[in-house]
Amino acid sequence: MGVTDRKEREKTEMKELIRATAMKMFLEDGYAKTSIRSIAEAIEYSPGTIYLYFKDKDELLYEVQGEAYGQLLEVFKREATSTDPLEKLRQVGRAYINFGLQNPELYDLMFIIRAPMNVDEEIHKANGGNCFAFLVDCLNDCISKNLLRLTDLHQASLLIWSTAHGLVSLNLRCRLKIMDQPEEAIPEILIRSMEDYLAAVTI
Amino acid sequence: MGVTDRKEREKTEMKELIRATAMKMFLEDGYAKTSIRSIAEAIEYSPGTIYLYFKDKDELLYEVQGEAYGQLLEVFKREATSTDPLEKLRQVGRAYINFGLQNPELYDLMFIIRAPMNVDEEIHKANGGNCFAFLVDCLNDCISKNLLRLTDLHQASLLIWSTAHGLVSLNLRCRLKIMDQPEEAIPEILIRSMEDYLAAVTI
DNA sequence: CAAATGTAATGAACAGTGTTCATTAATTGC
DNA sequence: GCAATTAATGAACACTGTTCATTACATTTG
Repeated sequence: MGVTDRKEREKTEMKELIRATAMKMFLEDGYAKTSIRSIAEAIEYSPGTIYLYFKDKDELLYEVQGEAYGQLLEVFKREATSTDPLEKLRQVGRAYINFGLQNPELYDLMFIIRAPMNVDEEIHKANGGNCFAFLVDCLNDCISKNLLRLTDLHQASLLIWSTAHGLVSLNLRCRLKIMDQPEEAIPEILIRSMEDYLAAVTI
Repeated sequence: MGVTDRKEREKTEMKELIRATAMKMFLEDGYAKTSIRSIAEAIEYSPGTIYLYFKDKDELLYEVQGEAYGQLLEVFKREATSTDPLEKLRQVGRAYINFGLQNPELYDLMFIIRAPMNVDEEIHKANGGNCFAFLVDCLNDCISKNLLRLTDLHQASLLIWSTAHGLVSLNLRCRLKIMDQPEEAIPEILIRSMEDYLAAVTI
């Protein structure tokens, strides 16, 4: 049945077109400022069409989230390559913070936005799982070799993630303005803070 | 001029009524889900009236933020009373995390929401400044007595705030679901993580 | 080929949102 | 009592996500 094959293909192509367009627009303008109508206009279809391929705007967010997690994992694999466990951990930290600073809207929809995972947590576990696993692996090396002042693997993972996320998200939400630091100095401050933190918990 | 006095009084009373109602509704339903119309309905006035007292919804947020920061500062003063600098620091950490867990919507509008301070940073500096100053003071005691593995006061303040904020905000946004922990165990995990963190940076 | 079927796309409509502003109501000063 | 000032209104505007009866098209059947 060549016809049903083609139809299937067209369907996935259409879904892909919507997903890619949404990704681009979310990245440029943010999730909240991107409307279904504007996505529809961008692909030259009517608003209703999008609902034939995605249940709602949240489902579009899941998709983009999945891809964003994939990108972050790629960055980890590319940037954190040292064979020294501690240096690798530092590289992960740097990579995470730089990713957040360079892709604010993407970071926002991955880690700050409210929308999803209240409902469907399985999707989120699958999406974010690999990135978190990368950190856990990395930390496992450090802890098993007794290089850190932290002994519980999962607690340590949580802590390091929280610190990095705290630095990035407080900055993205402009909450660091209460410290009088010039805008352009902030990236360096965040990176250096993270490194000082890792140094402090290193034996 | 008794008349102008009374008018002035009525005006501030009205403003206070709106502020207090908004505060209550933000706290219960969150900032996003509370509409100007619903606030107006609650105080039995028309929507337009609110704009005679507040420039826009953001300005209402500033007000509530100010009060929320005040509340957090009160909690700090009440909970962090130890004369031992390190114990006092631990108390601040516990208080901060508990505040976030017990007042999720308030915490949200203080530290996670997007809206304001992109424009007006002075207000925010005044609002959050006192809370941050409390932490800085506390840390200054620790660092000047050489009790911590962190030497730069502002860097240390940033780090500890970021860690606490990371823990709370990742939890409020359900991002900790990728760690398979039962819902009810999380408060304890966050508190214990914070304490382990402080222990790790203590000499 | 023509008619019938199935399906993909539409866009108006619904119930919301923040915000504005001409109109109305009430109060105050003379 | 009347004019002037001020306060409150609520309809209107331009949006939002979402639904659904209707239309247009492609495919299958007779």
